Amino acid sequence: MKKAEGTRLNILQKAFALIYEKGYQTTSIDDILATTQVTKGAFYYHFKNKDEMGIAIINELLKPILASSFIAPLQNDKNPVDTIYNLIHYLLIEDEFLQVQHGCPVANFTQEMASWNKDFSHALNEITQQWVKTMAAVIVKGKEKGQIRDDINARQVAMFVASGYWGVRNFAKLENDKKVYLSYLKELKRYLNTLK
Amino acid sequence: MKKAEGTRLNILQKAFALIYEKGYQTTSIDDILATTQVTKGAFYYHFKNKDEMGIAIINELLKPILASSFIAPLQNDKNPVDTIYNLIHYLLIEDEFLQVQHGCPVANFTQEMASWNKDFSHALNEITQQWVKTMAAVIVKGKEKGQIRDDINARQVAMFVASGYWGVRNFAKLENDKKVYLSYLKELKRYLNTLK
DNA sequence: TGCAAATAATACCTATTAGTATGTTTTTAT
DNA sequence: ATAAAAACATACTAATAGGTATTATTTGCA
Repeated sequence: MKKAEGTRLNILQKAFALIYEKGYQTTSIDDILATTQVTKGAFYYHFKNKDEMGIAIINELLKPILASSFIAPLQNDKNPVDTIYNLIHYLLIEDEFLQVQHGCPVANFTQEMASWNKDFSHALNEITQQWVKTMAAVIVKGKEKGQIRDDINARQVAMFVASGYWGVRNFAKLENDKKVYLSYLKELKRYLNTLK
Repeated sequence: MKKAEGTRLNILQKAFALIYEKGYQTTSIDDILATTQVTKGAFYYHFKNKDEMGIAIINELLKPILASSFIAPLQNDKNPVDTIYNLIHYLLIEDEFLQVQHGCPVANFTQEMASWNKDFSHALNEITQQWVKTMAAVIVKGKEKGQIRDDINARQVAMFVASGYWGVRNFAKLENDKKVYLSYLKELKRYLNTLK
């Protein structure tokens, strides 16, 4: 990796961490410069403006994270119920990047930016839809294998699960307590079993 | 109502509308002054600072809204499944204040403020817990009446439903389309029926 | 090696931010 | 009616925001 690309990536990563903690609007360029030890000249060499950096974070960091942590675990051949439950369990309990007090980065970005920056909402919608789509595909496969009832609407279930995930992240953020997750997971398991 | 209380309320209401649209951090005092036609002197006579106004919005506006729109509809004697479904349907489809492109004000506030202002998160948690608690009570009642299965954990279900509600609000915000709600509601109905 | 292009550093600018100081007008109570 | 208190108005401040202009330093390559 060239040195220049290193600074670019450094900016993206540190900025992402800051934004995940503090929110996009309240993370200033100067904040980012302070934690990256990068100067303003370097920053604006790599990014036209703050929003362009935000989009880059979504496309170059969030997208891969989603692919590896949210989507890849769905690609196995167990039954959908276990696969989906295990994924959500992993995301809520085990994943060491996602912090209870900061919620879900994708949801945070959405809440903050969706209604007034089309580039942001477009990029976010893209990665979200991919998650839902993959989850739906898993369920369809399960239907074919007879692991899931015929009358189940796969996409509808996927959306329902994804919504619950986002919501419980917000809930736990409010209480700043992982216990909320345990309660949620129990009900999720019960719910998923009704798909059989 | 005294005139002074009128200006105070005016500030709270207009500020709330602005914050619901644009977010708390990005709504400046000057924004609020411009839309209320109130001067800075008047503003700071009524509120010590911006955050105190934020807390006042939560306690004096959000709380009553929650009580009337989220909690009161739960106080009837139909069965929990219909009661809860109708509530969520009302909130997502019929309520004319909540806008699809702006999500849920409580969730917005939570996402933006919870992790770095304890007063905010405390006030928000209070109203949220009240909603969940009431929903749980409805389910408990249903269990007693034999409308809900015995092995159902009332609080767990209430949390699950509330999470889904918050999550789907965020989802629809991203797509800026109420269609998402319809899909969600179908699955919610199916889920709620598994409680019987 | 040298020089052009890529990368980075510094100093600055204007707008906006939350908040204050100080004054003026309204209300209220007597 | 009047004085005191409540309510509001105006002008300001210091800090911070995102962004730019200009200059300096590296880097790749002929």
